[in-house]
Amino acid sequence: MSSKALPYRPHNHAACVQQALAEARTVCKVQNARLTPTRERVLELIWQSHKPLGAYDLLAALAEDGHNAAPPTVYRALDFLLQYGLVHRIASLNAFIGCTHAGEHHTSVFLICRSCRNALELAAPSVADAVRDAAAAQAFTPEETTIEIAGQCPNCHHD
Amino acid sequence: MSSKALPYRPHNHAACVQQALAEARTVCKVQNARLTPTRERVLELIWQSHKPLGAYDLLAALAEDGHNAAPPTVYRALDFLLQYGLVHRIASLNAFIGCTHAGEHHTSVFLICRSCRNALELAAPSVADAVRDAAAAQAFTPEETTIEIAGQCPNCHHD
DNA sequence: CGGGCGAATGTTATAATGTTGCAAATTTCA
DNA sequence: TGAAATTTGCAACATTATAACATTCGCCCG
Repeated sequence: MSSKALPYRPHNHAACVQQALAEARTVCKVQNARLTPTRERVLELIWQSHKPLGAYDLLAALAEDGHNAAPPTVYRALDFLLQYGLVHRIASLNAFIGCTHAGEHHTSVFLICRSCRNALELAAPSVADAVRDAAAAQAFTPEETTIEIAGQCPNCHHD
Repeated sequence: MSSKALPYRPHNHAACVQQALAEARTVCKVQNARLTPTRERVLELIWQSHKPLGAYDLLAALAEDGHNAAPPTVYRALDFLLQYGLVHRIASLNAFIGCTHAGEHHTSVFLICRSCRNALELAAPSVADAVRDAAAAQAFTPEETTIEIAGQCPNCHHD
């Protein structure tokens, strides 16, 4: 087994996508949410790679499908997917990426490679704990946490 | 002495501003960087409060000065201030705030109140360590770290 | 079945944020 | 001083995101 995390090594990516879609269907079914064709297609497009995609990239991809969509179509689909925890927004890139822990509303850490642009989502409980403690020390009540680390992934550093 | 952090309690804010400007002048002098009038004015405007300000808010404030500036003026001043660690960009808000640890290139944590909009910058070494460890565990080399916690500050939670 | 209701989508326009490219002015320093 | 480099002015434009309103779709109830 390779020691590298999934985005950084070759893998059967179609399986990633299929698993993500399957999980999404489950999550939506359980919560009685409607994973409509547009929403599912947007999710599938986001999962085309492990690189965060911009809303207008998705729009362009939909256009290639022959789906002549306007921005609100994409943003509404993204809002839905965000709401059900199926994708994450990467604030530092104004972009979106599929969630690898769908369903759970956890604090994630993103490692974003500036060279290959792949992003890896980590659960990183120790980071979550440290953040919680730091906030508590200030009597601050966290509601949403954004942790994004830009740098070089193992494949890309040239030292 | 109050237990609340600075942004959350009344204080002589003019002193904050003056100290920030004085530190900025020192940092720039040491590094042979030119803190021009526009740059200094933008820094002063950012320090008008502990709330992150958008680039176009700054532009409007400059306009009130009679300085009829275009967007690049503000963005260039911000680029300069960012480069010398005098301000931070808050990615989740597309906004900018004065750095309270000017000069040091540290990993900060921002606690951003959704009610009053004040933001508190913490050094939080335990968070920085946890992030560093998480990245190292993936053989990832961090270059820039964004940690932003949105929530309710001690003044604003109504429980 | 079919009418009605709420959710979802389509459509147009516009707002908010950020950048490019080039010319003019200013500063620096030999 | 005078040439080079930095800074600013300015116009246009690119990118990201939202508002407002009309239309269609899915579903439930009668």
